[in-house]
Order: sequence, then structure tokens, then C-alpha cells
Amino acid sequence: MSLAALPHVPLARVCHALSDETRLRILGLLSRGERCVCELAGALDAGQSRLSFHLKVLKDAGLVQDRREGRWVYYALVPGVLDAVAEDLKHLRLGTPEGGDQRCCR
Amino acid sequence: MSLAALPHVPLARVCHALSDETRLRILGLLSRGERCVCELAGALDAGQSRLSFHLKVLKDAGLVQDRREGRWVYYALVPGVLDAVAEDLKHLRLGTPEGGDQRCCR
DNA sequence: TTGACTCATCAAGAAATATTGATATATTGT
DNA sequence: ACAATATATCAATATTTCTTGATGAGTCAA
Repeated sequence: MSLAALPHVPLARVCHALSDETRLRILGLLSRGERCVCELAGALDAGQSRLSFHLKVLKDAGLVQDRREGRWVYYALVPGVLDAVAEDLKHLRLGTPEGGDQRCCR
Repeated sequence: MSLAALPHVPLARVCHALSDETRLRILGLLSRGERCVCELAGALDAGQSRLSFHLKVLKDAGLVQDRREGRWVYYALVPGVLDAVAEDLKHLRLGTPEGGDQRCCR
């Protein structure tokens, strides 16, 4: 499965979502199961609005999903998405062979 | 092999290096073999100093290496590094089980 | 030695991201 | 209906990153 299976988000944007320590810690926590925002806030040292901001970045990147249950919103990893990103990284290539094989300097 | 095998660069920094379209295109080109800067500049539409900037980001992240040959500097992917990053992403977890399993809300 | 060429670095400004505190919205219990 | 709780959003500011143009450093050939 490629990233493209999910509501396509460009790889660069996904990597940007992964490029922050706080967000990686969130994903680490979520890798062990669903968590609500206040649990995450407890585990990390982040203020509520900061956390909310980062969760939105992760969600927009298609990495996490949320689910409301009463007053709480539970966040979870989108299943398989990290594997999909990993796969895309391994096969990093351009759609079209960019720039052929020309040499500019001799 | 984990990322940690190489002169350790934190995953967040590596992902940051991967979070830019231009840099992904550079990596795509390099995935087909070594290229000198002027070749890259030709293939992409980037000015020289812009390209140099991005190459430095990639190098600092441990993703590419360079080699001087006469007037030219050839850049190449660090062998295996993309696989290593992919692996780290699949096993996204924190060093320590962060925040135990406590719940803050009931 | 001089000039042309490849590339890196620097400084300044522009653009994108992150943080903070305040406020808004939704849900629940009383 | 009201108050409390959980979360999202907004506005202002701070910080980081990117781009551009200028300059510098190394290499080569004449």
C-alpha cells in the first residue's frame, strides 16, 4: 500500500508533520493505542492549545484520526500509515525521470 | 540497520530534511546515481545558491554525502540511509514508555 | 599570474511555523 | 438553565526556514 491509497497528502507535507519532536512523541504514544487529548497533555509537557495545534498538523497530514466520545476526543494512528510512508521513502523516485541523464559539465 | 548506525541525527531533523519538495526531487535524482551540483541545477530549476542550501540541509541530516573531483562536487545518497529512516518510522516508539498507561480523565 | 568555472557561504528580506494566552464550542451533570 | 470540563480556534508575537544576490575560496588552463 502506498501513501496514495489515503486521501492523498504529498510526501513533503507528511514529512513535515514528522519533523517535530513533540509530534514524534505524540505518535510514539499513539503507537501504543488510542489516547485522548488530556492524556497526551499529561504525558507530554505541552499546554492544551499547543497540543491541539500539533494534533491538527498530524491530522492534516493524514497520520492520525480522531473520534469524539462524549466530552473527549480520542486520537489514534491511522492504521498502516507509517508503513505506507516508510514504503514511499524507500522508493523515493520521481514520477518522470527528471532531467534525463545529461551531463552539464565535462 | 537503524539510523543510529550512522553519525546519529535525530529523526525529527531527518524528517525535516525530507519535508521539502525541492529536496525530495534532489533525492529522487540522486537515487539514480551520483550527480554534481551543476547537473542538479540543470535538472531542477533551482539557482546555484538555493541548491547549495538544500544540499547542505540534506548533508547535515546525513542523507547525502559529497565528494570533490577537480572543480566539481558530486553528491550521492548515503547508501541505505533511506531504508534506515523507513525502518525507524515503522518502529516509531519512544526510548522510554512515555507517560505509562495512566488515564487522566474518567 | 590571470581569468574562467564550480561551488559554498553570508547577509538581508520574505515566508512559513510555532507558541502563548484568550475566547469559543460542545458535552455532561446538577 | 447553569456550571464545569474537554477541546478547538484565533490573534499576536516569536522563531525558523527559505530565497536571492553578492562575495569568497578552490581548481584548472592558458
